[in-house]
Amino acid sequence: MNVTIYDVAREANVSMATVSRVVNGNPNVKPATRKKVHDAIERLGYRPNAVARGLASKKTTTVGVIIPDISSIFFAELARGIEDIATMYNYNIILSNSDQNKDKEIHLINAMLGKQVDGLVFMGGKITDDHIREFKTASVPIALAATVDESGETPSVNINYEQAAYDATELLLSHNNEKVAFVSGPEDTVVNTQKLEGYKRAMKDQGHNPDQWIVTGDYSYDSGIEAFEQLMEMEDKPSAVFVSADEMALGVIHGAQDNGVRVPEDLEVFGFDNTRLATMVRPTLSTVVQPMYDIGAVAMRLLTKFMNKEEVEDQSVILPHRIIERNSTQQK
Amino acid sequence: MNVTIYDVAREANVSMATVSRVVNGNPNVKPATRKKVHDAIERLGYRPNAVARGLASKKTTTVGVIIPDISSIFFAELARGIEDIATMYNYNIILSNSDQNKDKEIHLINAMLGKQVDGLVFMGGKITDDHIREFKTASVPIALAATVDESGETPSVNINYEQAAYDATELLLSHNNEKVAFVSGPEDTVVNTQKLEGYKRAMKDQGHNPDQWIVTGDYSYDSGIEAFEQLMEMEDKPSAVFVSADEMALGVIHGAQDNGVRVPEDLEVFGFDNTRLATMVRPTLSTVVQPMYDIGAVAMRLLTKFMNKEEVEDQSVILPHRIIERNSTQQK
DNA sequence: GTGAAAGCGCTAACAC
DNA sequence: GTGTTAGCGCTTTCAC
Repeated sequence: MNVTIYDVAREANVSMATVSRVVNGNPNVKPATRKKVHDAIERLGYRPNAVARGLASKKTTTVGVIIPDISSIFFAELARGIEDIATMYNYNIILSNSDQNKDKEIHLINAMLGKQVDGLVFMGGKITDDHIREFKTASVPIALAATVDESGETPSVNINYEQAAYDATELLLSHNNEKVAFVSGPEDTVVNTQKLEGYKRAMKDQGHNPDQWIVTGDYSYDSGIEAFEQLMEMEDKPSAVFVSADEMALGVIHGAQDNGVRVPEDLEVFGFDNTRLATMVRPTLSTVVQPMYDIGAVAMRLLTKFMNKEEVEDQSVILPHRIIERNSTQQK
Repeated sequence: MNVTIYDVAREANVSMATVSRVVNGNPNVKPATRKKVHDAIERLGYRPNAVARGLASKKTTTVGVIIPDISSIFFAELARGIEDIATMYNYNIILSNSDQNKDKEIHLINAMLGKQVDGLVFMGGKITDDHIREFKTASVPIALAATVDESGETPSVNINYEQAAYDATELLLSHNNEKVAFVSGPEDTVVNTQKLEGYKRAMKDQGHNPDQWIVTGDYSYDSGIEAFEQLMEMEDKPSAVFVSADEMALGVIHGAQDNGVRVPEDLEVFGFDNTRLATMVRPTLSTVVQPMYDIGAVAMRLLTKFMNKEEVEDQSVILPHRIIERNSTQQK
């Protein structure tokens, strides 16, 4: 049997309420008895049972984190931001992978609520009405990270994907490229749709056909290679390509190089995210900086505010993005 | 207020014991009353409170996972293996980053035990006596993943790092390289020490000086670039280099290329791990295959066996490794 | 096949 | 400043 608060109370000759007080740092305890209790705790090797505490206090100091895939370089960075801030505020994290599968997502939300998490950070592709319904029954706060809820009902932290894609496309266009292609991600996520819209808006603003040079990948390196091949099969080949994720952009670069196409001389390549990969390729990748770690950190911070019932000015946080030019695009 | 088992019992006109039985799939319930209960659960939207259940049953169906850094491509892959198997066996995971800091590690172990995890998967650099002491007081099983306990007391899943490093070095040596360098990781971890020993043994076996071409990095890409520079400052320059991690190996490759040194013609480069990075570079990286996902998965599986008090034949699992030759080494 | 009741280890009034 | 006590929402004997 493990040692309980009652054992400590007996050992220290006080009541369990007093032990509870010193364990929880309640100031209303005489220093002398505080010491007695601490000594008893030390002697017995007492370790408070967080489950019992959770049942009695209705707070578990743990938050649920639903993530598409922790082995993705992108989400892992987000997760690190979330976990760091959680630790800072004394929360632990229950982490589960959803693979962006809606049924799994709904199931995970319920499993975590069953475990009485104090809050939830959710990352996913598309927030449906079913998600919203689950969130509403939750009775604990939720924050979305790098995930947009079009209804705007759920607190979230993002960048402006549409504008970021616009900026990237416009930069490519400003390099005298007439034909700028876009390698899209899976088409069923809101983030991707927004990127696509930003690309199209930039193309239209400069009087170009926005629909001619679009191919679709799945964010993977290999799909970048395939995307490059599709681009080269076009009769009217693009001279620049904006790729919706860095890893996929590396695939495009290597696909080009493997086929004797020089980057950036023959083809300019632009990425998205600024993962660590962007500097781990030659030429180094020009890309949109999305602050993954910060998005995770801010989302968790936002969640702590809700959990503490603090005032929150704006529940839809948009973090700034920026462009970083490296060597996969022409120097101006 | 949330709906409790008691509410369901009243709604269904049965006792809470019966509700508990149907919720837990106990067969000793008449189908008719089972249905009554299910209906009531549905009607009320009852969701069992796992915290209360945990307190009563002394099992939380959650396991703790202590990981150096979830944003590392290597550990993220391990974590995914752990989580997948955990899910398969109906466990959730509490995940925390330790940054390989001993105090944090010890603190996390205690925090997780306080949360009454049913078991613990630990990843770290060095298992000290202090760690072992914590593990012993745990009263729940522990499994190490990609982490070696030299005392052999703690169940673990690894590959044979010494032999893997030997194999890689020997392969380089077989390519008529007289001077094979080694880029070590931080020197205070057991895994790194074993790699170093494997390298030295292979060098000695072929009659070469095992101490002349060793430089130290920190597994990062940038430290790979630095390592290359150190190598080039040597008066007796190596013609091949075995790098103890893929990401660092990419740094070496790019360091070489940035300085006009051709890989593999002028310098052969060999990595370790076979992370996804190995194919995301030109030339593609020859490397030692360490099955990260499997190590995580097997460690978690091992832990489930201990948690179920199943028989375990061998508590120190060594998974096979292999060599994969790509284009950063000479074809034979 | 079902119910009653005693905990699980703690927190949080409330009393003194 | 400290003790008493009633829960928190379940599981688990033990009866019947």
